[in-house]
Amino acid sequence: MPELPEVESLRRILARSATGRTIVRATIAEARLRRAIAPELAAEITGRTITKLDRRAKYLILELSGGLAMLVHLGMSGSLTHRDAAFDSGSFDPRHDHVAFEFDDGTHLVYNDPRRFGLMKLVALDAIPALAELRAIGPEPLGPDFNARYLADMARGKRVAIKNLIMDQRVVAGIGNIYASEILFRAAVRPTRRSGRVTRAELERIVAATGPILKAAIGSRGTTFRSYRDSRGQPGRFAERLMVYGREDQPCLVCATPIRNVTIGNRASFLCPNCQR
DNA sequence: CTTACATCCTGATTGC
DNA sequence: TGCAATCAGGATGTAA
Repeated sequence: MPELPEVESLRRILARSATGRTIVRATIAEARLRRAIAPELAAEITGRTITKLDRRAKYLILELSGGLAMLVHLGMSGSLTHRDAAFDSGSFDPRHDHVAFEFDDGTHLVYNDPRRFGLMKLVALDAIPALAELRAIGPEPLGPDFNARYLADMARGKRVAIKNLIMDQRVVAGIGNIYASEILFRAAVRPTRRSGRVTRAELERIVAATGPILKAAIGSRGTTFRSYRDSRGQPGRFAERLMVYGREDQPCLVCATPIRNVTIGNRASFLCPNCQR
C-alpha cells in the first residue's frame, strides 16, 4: 500500500519517537515475509540504538549503532506502529504482528503485515548503496536529478504506457499506483499513452506535477485508501484530496466529466477522459 | 534490452 | 445469509 509519501511520513514520525531508543529485545513471531527474515536478526540488533531514520524510494532505513542498519519495505499491506506495549497487551494482533522490537523506555515498535509481501533485513550501513534492492533504483522524485531531460531520456523509444514508466522504480523512485494516476491527471496526460510518444512539453508537466503532489501528500501524512495507518495508528488525510484515484464514475473536479477506471498492466488506473488527452 | 504477465499472501468487498 | 469471484497502495522472476 505505501508509496513514497506514506513511507516518508512514517520516517518523519519515527525520527521523533524512536531515534535514540535502544532495542532491549527483538521478537520474530513470523519470519516468512516475501523472503524470510534471517533468524539471527533478532540477536544482532538487540542492544543497539536507533541513531537515524532514513528513506530511499519506498524503503525505510533504520540506522543502528555499530555501523548496521535495518532495511524495511512495507510491501502492499505492511505497517510499523510504535505502541506503548505489544505482545503482552490488547493491541497485539496475533495473526499479523510478525516482529516486535522492545525499546529501553518500554515502548514497542511492531511490524504488522497481513499479506507478508514486505521485507526486513539487516545490512551493513556502508553497503547500502550497493544493495541489490537499491542499486538500480532511479532518482528520488523530489530531488534535482528527476527532471524533464532525464525523463525524456528514459521515455525515448519506449512503448510502455507512461503510467507504467513512472511507476518503474528504476526510472524514478517511490511512485506507485495512487500517485501515478494523480500526477498524470495534474499533468493532463492520459496514462495509457506510449512513453516514447509523450511530448517534451508533456514530460515537463509530469515532472512539474510530481513534486507538488508528493509534497502535499506528505503534508497530509499520506493517503489512507483502505487500511494504511502511520506509526501512531492514524490514517493519512490525503485521500480526501485525491482528484481521480478511486473516483470512478464520479464527476471530474475540474470539468465534471465522469472519471474512468481503465486497466493498464493489470492495475487500476483512473483518468478524466476530457482533461487528459 | 524491452515488454507482458504470473506470482507471492490474506482480507475486504462485490455479486449471485 | 452463504459462498465464490474479484480486487488491493509492490516487486520480481520468467518467458516471449
